[in-house]
Amino acid sequence: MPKVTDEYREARRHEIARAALRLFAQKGFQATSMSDIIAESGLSAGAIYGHYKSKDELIHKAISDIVQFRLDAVGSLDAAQPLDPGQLLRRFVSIMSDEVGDLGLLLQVWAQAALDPTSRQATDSIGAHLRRVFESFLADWYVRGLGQAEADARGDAALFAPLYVSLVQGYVIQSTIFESFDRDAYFAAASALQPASAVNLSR
Amino acid sequence: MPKVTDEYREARRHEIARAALRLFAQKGFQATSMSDIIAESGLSAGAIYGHYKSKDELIHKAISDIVQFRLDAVGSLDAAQPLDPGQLLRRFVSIMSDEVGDLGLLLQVWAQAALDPTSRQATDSIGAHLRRVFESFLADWYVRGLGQAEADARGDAALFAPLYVSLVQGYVIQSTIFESFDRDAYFAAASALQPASAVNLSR
DNA sequence: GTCTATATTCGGATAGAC
DNA sequence: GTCTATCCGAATATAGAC
Repeated sequence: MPKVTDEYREARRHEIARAALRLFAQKGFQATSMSDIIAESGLSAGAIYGHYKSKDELIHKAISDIVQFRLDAVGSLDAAQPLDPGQLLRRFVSIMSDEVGDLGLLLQVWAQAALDPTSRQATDSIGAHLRRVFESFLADWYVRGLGQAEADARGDAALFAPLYVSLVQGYVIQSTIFESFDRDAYFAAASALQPASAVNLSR
Repeated sequence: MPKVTDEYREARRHEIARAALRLFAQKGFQATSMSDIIAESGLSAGAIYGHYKSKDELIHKAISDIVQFRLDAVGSLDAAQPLDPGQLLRRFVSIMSDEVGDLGLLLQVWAQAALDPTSRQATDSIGAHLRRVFESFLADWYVRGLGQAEADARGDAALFAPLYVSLVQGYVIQSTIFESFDRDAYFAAASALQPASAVNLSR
């Protein structure tokens, strides 16, 4: 019996969160007022507060939705053939853009995570997940793409994964706030960047 | 005659901005109230507003101070011997930490830059500067460290500089919001990462 | 220039009808 | 569940004395 209403409630909550996210991307979390969200959603104060007991709860829901988007983006990468790191980056960023919408949102989320432990926990878990995914893709590439030995590949992948996470984060920052950012050159450079140990030091 | 008072005024403005920066790092720009700043600075409302006509002006001054810190950090890198990219990164981040204090501030600044064109202009200019500095250090390393030809080195340096900017930005993000971030491993990985063209393709 | 006190606006949240 | 109307606290900025 409560089945239908629960689904309805959840859909409504999500709808409100989507409206809020559009505003958060434009104005940031704090500068977005509840009145803004009320106007954007087309609902009323009472309706919003019927679904969220405070603005903070709404912010946290919004952030957890973004984290979910990013997890979906990670998940929808398929590993059919080994991807070189630049290709991997390009595909991941592209899917992530589709899921998140405005990548500038992530800058708001990171800033929030620096301030608020609850948000930090959410972003921390996606960070760890992302690192593991890069590890597994990189290991695959080092073995099947570069012909490295399995054990070396795993070690290198674990070492370099945090750098590739940085390349994603840097892409997000630079594409959002640097006017003259050249996306294609960025991915081309990432493709040309290789671990020295894979080339010189594999023993 | 106005000389002394001008210096005094500027010192006072800076002092207020420093107090504000401590709070901005803890609470972000918006969530920091003028009352907070008044308390932190030990001054009064009247005193603050005697030096800044609005909170926005104070925020912009604070951001421009941070940009200045970062420019100083870049400037104090000396180029006596060529530095491998990992070392370069380590030294730059270390100096930047000293100058800026809390690196978490940069997350606030980037979030602000995504929202506000005035702040974006400031961060854009430091970004461009940082990219040029990395270019020149990388070119030096490719030539003197790896023995590349001058022209190739310049080309590679221009290509890869944005990636190293990302490695700085990623370091800032991950060290701020990922609990388990391993700084030493990060720099070690950066040292081991080399352009493929420098090793394989130099023609 | 700096202080205390205060005016005024604004934003988050609630009450009660439907 | 949703709406309208409203309360209350907070935050920015100013006034005026010193």
